[in-house]
Amino acid sequence: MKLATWNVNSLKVRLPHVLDWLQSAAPDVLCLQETKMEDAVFPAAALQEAGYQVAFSGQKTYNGVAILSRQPMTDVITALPGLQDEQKRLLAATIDGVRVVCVYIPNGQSLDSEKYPYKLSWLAALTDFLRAEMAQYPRLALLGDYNIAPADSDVHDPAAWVGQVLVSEPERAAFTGLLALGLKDAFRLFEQEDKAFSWWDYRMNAFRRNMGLRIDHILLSETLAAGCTVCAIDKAPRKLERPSDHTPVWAEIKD
DNA sequence: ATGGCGCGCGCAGCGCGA
Repeated sequence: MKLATWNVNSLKVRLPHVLDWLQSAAPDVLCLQETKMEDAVFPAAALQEAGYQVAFSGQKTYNGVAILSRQPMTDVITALPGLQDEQKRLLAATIDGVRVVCVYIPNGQSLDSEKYPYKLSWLAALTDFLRAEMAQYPRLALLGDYNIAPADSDVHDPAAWVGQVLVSEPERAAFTGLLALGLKDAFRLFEQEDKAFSWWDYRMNAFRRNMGLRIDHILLSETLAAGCTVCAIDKAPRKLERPSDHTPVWAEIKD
């Protein structure tokens, strides 16, 4: 099973890139974030024609998540239990016995923003949710835009990022808290090149200069991690015209 | 690494992302 995640920064703009990538990369499951569209205008037909079933939870302008899957999805959940939140940031579905959880974790904006405690509360609620889900589903994958660079090796210039959102100690502690549930960072199960990132700012030629962050992740329960044969970042879509600022991350799990 | 880009909204220029 090939699982992937991609923050597309508007599915309306990026639909051609998504369709191309489904064709070339042929994932079994693709989790999308920042679809930025209401459910009424979700391009379900085009994706179904490409061979994928769709689940989605969106809103106007901001946020929005979707799961595209070759196989049927059951037990779909579109909100975090126990969190008062009108923002569409979570979608979970069971696919071939795998519990797939797609997340767009809040950015936090800055350490002194009111969005920062919202981010930490959201992470706490996610952790509680996953603890319960993992008890029910030993085969669980958490994919998405975490808006957390877990270690300095995930940051192009760690010194420049000290004290910034995405790298702060409480955020990294929340990420470690997810690992403490028994989840494994699929990317770090394998030897990887240095300076491997999943996001680059649109400004300052950041992609060309590889000034990026690794903030899009695939965490796997131990059962899935044991069967994971590869995890990689596909930089190709970031080189296209009008790219998303994020690029896909994918992992393959043998049966 | 903070103005600098790209998106949505809506028709000017701002909020937001990371």
